[in-house]
Amino acid sequence: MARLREFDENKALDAAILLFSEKGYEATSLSDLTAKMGIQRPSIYAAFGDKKELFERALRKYTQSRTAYIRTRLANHSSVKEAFRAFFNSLVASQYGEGPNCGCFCTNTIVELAPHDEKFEIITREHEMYLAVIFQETIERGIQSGELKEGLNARALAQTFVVHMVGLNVLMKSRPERAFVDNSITSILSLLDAS
Amino acid sequence: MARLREFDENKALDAAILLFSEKGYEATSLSDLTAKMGIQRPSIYAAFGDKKELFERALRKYTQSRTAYIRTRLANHSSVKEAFRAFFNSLVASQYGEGPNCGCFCTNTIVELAPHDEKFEIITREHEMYLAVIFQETIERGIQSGELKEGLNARALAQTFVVHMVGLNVLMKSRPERAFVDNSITSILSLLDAS
DNA sequence: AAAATAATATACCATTCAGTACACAATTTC
DNA sequence: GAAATTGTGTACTGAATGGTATATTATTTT
Repeated sequence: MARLREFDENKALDAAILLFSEKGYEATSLSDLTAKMGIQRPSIYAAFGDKKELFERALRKYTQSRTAYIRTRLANHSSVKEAFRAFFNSLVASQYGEGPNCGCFCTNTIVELAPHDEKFEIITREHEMYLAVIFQETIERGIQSGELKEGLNARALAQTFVVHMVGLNVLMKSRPERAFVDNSITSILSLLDAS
Repeated sequence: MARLREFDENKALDAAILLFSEKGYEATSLSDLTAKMGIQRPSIYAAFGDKKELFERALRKYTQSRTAYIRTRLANHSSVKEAFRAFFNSLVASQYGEGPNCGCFCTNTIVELAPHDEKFEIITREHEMYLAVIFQETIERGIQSGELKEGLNARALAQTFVVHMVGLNVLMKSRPERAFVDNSITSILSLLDAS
């Protein structure tokens, strides 16, 4: 063997995730990437392949960590309704705080690339489907614990929550009044109280 | 005066709407535009200004016609619940049909431009807020007619519907199973039956 | 220490981009 | 009908793009 890689592949990918999340695929140039990732152009190509492959690597890393984060976040509350309330509220809080509102990398990718590239259609769909499963398991936990009524359709409700989450991710980029999104969250959570 | 304009400004804008809806702002080149709009480059600049101004013109035309369409679509049903059901179903049907799934031009613009350009943040937000008003008025019509219960929070419910609509517009681009979106629509409509 | 190997840095490539200068064509006013 | 005016078509510009060839530096194996 020979000279060792000088940059941290993980940190470089994290920088790429930030850039792609903020500007999307097309609007992020390789010059942007080399600047923020702290490595030169040929090193990017050697380590990750071309721009699309780097994007794919970044997206896969994002969806994996995002899934893990959401899973633990929902598991941290004994009350299922409180878990979802806290989850949606944190979603809102992170967007209305300081800093750039990048939204969700996966959601952004659905809009920009999924319709034109089957690979990203699949990656993004599978991520959202997986989140639906996590939501469903959480709701079923609430039913089994007695917190939620037996008659609830956990699957349909979980899918509704996914649609709502995606809608929030997007709509918040236009910075509506906070009450707007808060109201929608209250409404959606009330579905957990139905028969 | 002198020579008359040879192209139809409205049709040219409609072609631009289709292109920008399908590929977004960045990925749509002026060559794409001249090809589909059927006019030469200098004519575009003379009639609409630069690329961003053309995009803005196209977006404003889209939101206006979209607002009018949704307003009449909801007014066409005596039952408010049926009106919303038909509206959401048509949203789904248009995405799962043939042809390219462009989604909603305004929704796409929220993702691509709203976070980086205040003008488009405002245009898109005002469009969604206006749709919320239309939804709210429709729900209030249902309350007054006796179809819906007095205790409904028409405003909060309308805002929830807007978030859901945006979520559907985006999520459908990843082509989830039809049952997924259908379930979410059933769930969301059930909110109209609550106290 | 020498040779081999792999990562980095500089500089470059062809292509494409948004935008424009300029010449030509068509219409109106005088 | 001539002059003036405006739209159209061609061709071009400088800048930026994604990607790469090449030379150099650093590390490991022999």
